[in-house]
Amino acid sequence: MLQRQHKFAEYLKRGGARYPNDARPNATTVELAQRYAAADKEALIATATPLYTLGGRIMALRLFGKLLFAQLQDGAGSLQISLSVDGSGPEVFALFNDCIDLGDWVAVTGRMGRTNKGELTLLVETFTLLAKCHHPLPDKWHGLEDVEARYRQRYLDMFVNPDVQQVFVTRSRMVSAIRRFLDEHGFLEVETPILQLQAGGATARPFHTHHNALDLPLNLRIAPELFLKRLLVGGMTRVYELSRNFRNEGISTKHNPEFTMLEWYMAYATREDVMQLMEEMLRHVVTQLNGHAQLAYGEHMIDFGKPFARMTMRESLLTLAGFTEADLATVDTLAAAAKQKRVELPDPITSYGELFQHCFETLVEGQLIQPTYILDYPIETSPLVRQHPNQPGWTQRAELYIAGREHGEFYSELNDPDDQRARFEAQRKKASQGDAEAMPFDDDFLHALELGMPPAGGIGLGIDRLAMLMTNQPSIRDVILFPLLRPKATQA
RNA sequence: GGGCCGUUAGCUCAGCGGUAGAGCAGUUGACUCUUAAUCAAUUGGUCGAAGGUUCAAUCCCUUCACGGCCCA
Repeated sequence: MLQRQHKFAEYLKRGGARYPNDARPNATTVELAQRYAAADKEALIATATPLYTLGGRIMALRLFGKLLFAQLQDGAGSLQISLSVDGSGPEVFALFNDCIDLGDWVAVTGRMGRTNKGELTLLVETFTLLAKCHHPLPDKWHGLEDVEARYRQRYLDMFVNPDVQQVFVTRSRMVSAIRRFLDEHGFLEVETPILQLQAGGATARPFHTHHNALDLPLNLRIAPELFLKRLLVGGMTRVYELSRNFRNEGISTKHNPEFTMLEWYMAYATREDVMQLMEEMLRHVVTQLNGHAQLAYGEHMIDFGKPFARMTMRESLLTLAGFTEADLATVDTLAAAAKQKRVELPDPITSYGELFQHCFETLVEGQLIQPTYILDYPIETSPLVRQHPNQPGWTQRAELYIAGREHGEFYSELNDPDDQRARFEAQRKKASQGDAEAMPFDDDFLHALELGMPPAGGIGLGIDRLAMLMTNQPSIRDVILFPLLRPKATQA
């Protein structure tokens, strides 16, 4: 670090500008590589190319006394550059050789050529140091492998581990493809409050905050659902929001306290309609990004081309978890059967529905590798979903499972204010029994429903988890640029 | 929250009771065709923190911090 400071001082001493901002690259490494891909060495000598200016970071240096090669990395890719006493002049060569370190940002100007080995190379005539890299870089071969350091210093991770950038490029393209798909299907993107008086729309603990001027306690939203539905009441028929939610819960390979979710609502649609549209959208997005509808994830090849499998939660417990009809009869038989399968039972068991879903989550979820819709959820865990027309206690909800993980929820939305009131009451009861995740009673939302919400279907889709699939990453932190970590006492 | 594992040079790692090692990076020298350049020499460490056991601790024990994986 000290040596790097000395080199910077030496550069300034020899007349170099300090952090200049007048460099104007007129090409990228990739453009030049493509433009001259076919040109051989003789042709490049016979007809001098125009002068090109590239900007980028020096990522490798190979010195041969009076000749040096370096690898210049810019946003597009990387290209070899070279300086020599003969070609660049002794002063320019010495300035580079004496003052430039690995990691420095430079602007280099020169003409294209090929080396004796045939490598396309920018033969540098002049250069400027744009920004000094004051810290030594990680191992040039292994890169930065310490997971903690990679998350804490993502900016470093990004330029020393080139695959990392690709992950976030893919994520960005995925999000953009989703937006285009929805825009083309008549949806309107909207923005609803993140600061909410009551954090509703999901069952999770919120983050608390406070507004000073109003002296008002507020929560960061855990879901946009209740506001998006208000827009249906207001007359918008197709809306979506693709944005951040916050849940004050544990951190794992599947959970980050802030995460991105897509929710959309369609008037005059059922669960079936939104499931169908989601299937179409995912097929479209995967094909856009991959060129085909198959996706390699870990050891699995996931096929978005075929119609997604569908089964009720009940069927899945019978066929995939090995329960019998008799096991599923009552809360007691189910508890006994689950215990026999060594399912760790919740304590206390509050309802049949919750135990049922718990069994599904522990025994079935991990088996659902290919895209699968699980249909019909217990009413106890689904306070915002329309009830099943002929099965009391069950709702017209579905969840999408891919690679053993839950990826999204699909509802025929509840728009009957009396039913909704009863569901809120049930949640209020759970809260009074100490359930910190119970959904708060939302009077204003009920008021909106009382004004009439058109029948609708809606979805929530986890964008981070989808990004994990698309980029073949095992942890949610690998698809979030700056995942939350506990601060370190001694941070570099 | 529980279990297991990790934390040693800027990076990647070895060492596991006798007082600290390698490769890369850095520094010095040689070198006009390398692309993990090569060759020679060389600098660099409160061995995550605190306490304990011991003649002696990076190593054994305890607690703590941060992280990873699995489970809840």
